[in-house]
Amino acid sequence: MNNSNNAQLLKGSLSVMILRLLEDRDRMYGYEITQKVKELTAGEMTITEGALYPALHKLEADGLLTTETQVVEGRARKYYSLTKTGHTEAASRVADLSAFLNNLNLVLNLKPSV
Amino acid sequence: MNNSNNAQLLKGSLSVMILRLLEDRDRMYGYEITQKVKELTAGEMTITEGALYPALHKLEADGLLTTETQVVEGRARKYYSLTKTGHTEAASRVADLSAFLNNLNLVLNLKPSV
DNA sequence: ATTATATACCTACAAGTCTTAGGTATAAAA
DNA sequence: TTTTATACCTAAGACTTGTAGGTATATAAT
Repeated sequence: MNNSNNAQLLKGSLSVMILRLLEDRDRMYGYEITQKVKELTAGEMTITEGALYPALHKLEADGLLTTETQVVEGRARKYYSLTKTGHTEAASRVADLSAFLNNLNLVLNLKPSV
Repeated sequence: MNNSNNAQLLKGSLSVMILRLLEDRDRMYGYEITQKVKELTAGEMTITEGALYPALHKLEADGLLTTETQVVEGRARKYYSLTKTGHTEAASRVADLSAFLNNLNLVLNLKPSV
């Protein structure tokens, strides 16, 4: 993941982003996630595949995601969905990240239009 | 750095926090930074010394900070200040982090009071 | 016909940041 | 005398990510 020129700025947020995206959608496949993030941020944030796929595999190994592979237009897609545990964990991790961001803002004390 | 139970959530923000704190203050020493962050976040965010001191040393090595040691009440304090380059870099990195946080919020699409 | 681009998955290695877990030392409070 | 607060430091390992590759199909451009 990177934000224009600033590589590896905030680590640890990718898996939360994945979980959050899946809270609002039944299922997504890897490539779709990269495109959705690009779309949501007007091209400013890019999820690299070298970060995304290991992250997805870890979430699956941890029991938060399940997969089903499907061939669409001659290409295999691997769809990921939240498990029941995944739903619980997603809510928890999003809340943690949100709390962290609030604290970060308190420390940064940014002026309104920075 | 940690946010209550959530260890190593966001990496890469510590050095920006340090630079931002020093933008508003002539100088600070390490221990003071840990206490200031604790104070600003009502005890919710803790900067660990194992993260802080290496971060300070790196910022100094990169020419963004200068130091002057002073003995106060029998104990040595190492005060850090922004160099001229440090001031420029601080503004730049804070802007980058701010942009990243905006994009992160777009992806997380959090409801107002989460 | 061939090449480039978009789609779609994957992994290995290195870089970098942080936590954990120590260490040293002084001053003040219990 | 021990604990707590103050004040600095480092080493080892865990973890996440970027870089840089790899494979393969479909479509568009040359």
